[in-house]
Amino acid sequence: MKMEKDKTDKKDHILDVAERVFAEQGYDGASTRMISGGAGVNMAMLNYYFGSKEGVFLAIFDRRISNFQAVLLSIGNDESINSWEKLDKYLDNYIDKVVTNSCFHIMLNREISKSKKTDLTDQITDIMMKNVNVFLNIISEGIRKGDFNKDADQQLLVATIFGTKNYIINTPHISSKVLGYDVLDTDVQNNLLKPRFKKYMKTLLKAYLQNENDNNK
Amino acid sequence: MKMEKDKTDKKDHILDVAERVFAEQGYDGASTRMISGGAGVNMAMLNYYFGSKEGVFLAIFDRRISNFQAVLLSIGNDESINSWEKLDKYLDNYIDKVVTNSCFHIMLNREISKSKKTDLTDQITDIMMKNVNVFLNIISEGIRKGDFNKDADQQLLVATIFGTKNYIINTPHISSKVLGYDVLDTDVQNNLLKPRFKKYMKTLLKAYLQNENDNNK
DNA sequence: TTTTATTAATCAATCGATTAATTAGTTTTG
DNA sequence: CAAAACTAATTAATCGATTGATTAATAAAA
Repeated sequence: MKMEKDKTDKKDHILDVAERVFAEQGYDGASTRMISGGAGVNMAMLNYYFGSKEGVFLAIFDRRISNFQAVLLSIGNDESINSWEKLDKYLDNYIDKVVTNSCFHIMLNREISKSKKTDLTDQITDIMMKNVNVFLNIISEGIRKGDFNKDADQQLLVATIFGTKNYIINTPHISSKVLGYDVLDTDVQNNLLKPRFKKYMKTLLKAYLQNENDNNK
Repeated sequence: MKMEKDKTDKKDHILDVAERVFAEQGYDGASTRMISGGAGVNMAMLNYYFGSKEGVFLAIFDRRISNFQAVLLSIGNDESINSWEKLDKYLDNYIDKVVTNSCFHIMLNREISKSKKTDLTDQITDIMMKNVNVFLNIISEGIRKGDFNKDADQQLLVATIFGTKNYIINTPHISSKVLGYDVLDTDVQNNLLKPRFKKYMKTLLKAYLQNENDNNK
């Protein structure tokens, strides 16, 4: 048997670099020469390992999504906690993940933001809809149980949750100027951005979803 | 003097097509042959009129932004109305414009969502920051005057306003699935999306910015 | 006639992908 | 155990296609 460890490490390293280059330059803007050059491997290795440029792109996906979605799904299905607690847990986990893997989500959202439908946009849409549906279920369940305001616009609330996240992560040049610090800096993300973002999002949702009569929750 | 009318019409037509192609394919994904072919003109005309591919891109900008930003700025500087009314007017005008010119904003946001800084990202950042600053001024003024909750996170509110818009407009495949109708369809935009979006945004902001003691505004 | 607009043909550069040749690593065989 | 045989990994060179841009020639307009 061959040295499986080294090979996996090497493939992982290539995907790390590719993820960053795709985020920096976009899928079309990134060339296989940039990626292979950045990873310090021969260009032909990309095709040897992943078949094609698109194969590299999809391999980055496989590496990130499965575990992530499983966690969110388990929160949505947890019957031991109420709707408000589900919302809290969902936000905590979601914000942690997307901020930490910002390169991946920049890459992801750039490729879905083409108005033209392609196989790739369809695939990305399916992936993202899973996270959206978990969130929608939490909200609709909360409304059904009377925990949340029944007049809330669930669908546009989705746009606010994921849109606010996208704005911070996917347009880092703007959000960094607005917020006053570099949102792509790891230390900033962990010490400043994540706690601030979580607190804000929960406050915002509480203000909007709270029933009008029970003002002191 | 030459027939200025026809020439302007032709240039405008090219920019119309280019705007759509850039939105569909992204800047790198769109070729000058797609644009010239779609507009029914010789490829060399693009360089003759606009100098280069990037020249076409920037020409699309010039056509859209100046008038738009002037309107928003005048709302921000209007001293005859209070903060809540400013917020309302800003949202009405902003949502109308960005939904109507969705192709432009898809194109715009795709190119700013590269983590790598370039001349182009800097230019787009400057343009977008103007709209952001008008909004920030309205919020901070409202807080200063005591109209809005002083504990509000102004900067993250920016992320919510523009992020929610981006989510609906820039990821149309997802938002169309979530909302249940095609957000790129003109009729849908005017009859369903715009009024719904405006109402939601105002309700959301009211819930978040309202001072805790005055519940009946 | 002079300026402006438009065309077809072509430029060098770069793209993703493939090739054939070579090295490294593992397994088989005498 | 070591030589041979085989498989996997890696390289440099190159493929045809496409990219944005330019040219020189022509047509239209002033």
